[in-house]
Amino acid sequence: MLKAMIVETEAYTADDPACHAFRGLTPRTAPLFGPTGHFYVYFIYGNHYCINVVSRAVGIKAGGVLIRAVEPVAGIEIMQQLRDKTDDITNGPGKLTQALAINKAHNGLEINNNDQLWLEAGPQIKHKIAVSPRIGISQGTDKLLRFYIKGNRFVSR
DNA sequence: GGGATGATGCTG
DNA sequence: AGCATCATCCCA
Repeated sequence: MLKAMIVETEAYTADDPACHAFRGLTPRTAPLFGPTGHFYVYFIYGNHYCINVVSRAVGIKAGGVLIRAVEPVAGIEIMQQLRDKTDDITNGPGKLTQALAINKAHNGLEINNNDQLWLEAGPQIKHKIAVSPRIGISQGTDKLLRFYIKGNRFVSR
């Protein structure tokens, strides 16, 4: 059983040019337009999977939250095997999906209605949540929509 | 059918 | 700083 705590996220909304849903509904982005509380997993750069939680405010037609980094909690050795290294195994969106064996098979699943991948409430966060521009995008770079636990060493660099 | 691009990560 | 690598999308 692999278990990890989310320590870094980014928000993407339908009116945001950096969001996959910005250019409208396509087969790939369909989950972003669907009901909230589902996973949106996509393949990028010919190598990596990234995972989002479909999540948006009332009245917003599509959007999600990208999970950018997690802190390993249980099954760390398995994660290291999946990553084929011991350090820096979950501090990035493509790294954490590899460490947690997340792939296209999880796309569209409900976040709490299957035995493959789900979310649980975490511990009370005692650290401050820091805010910054998002990483790796070419548009919408001015928006402060990246959130991470300040001081947590598993946050991406 | 072809070309451009990408919410990245590894190597040098 | 460069590049691997391919699914997806837009245009022709």
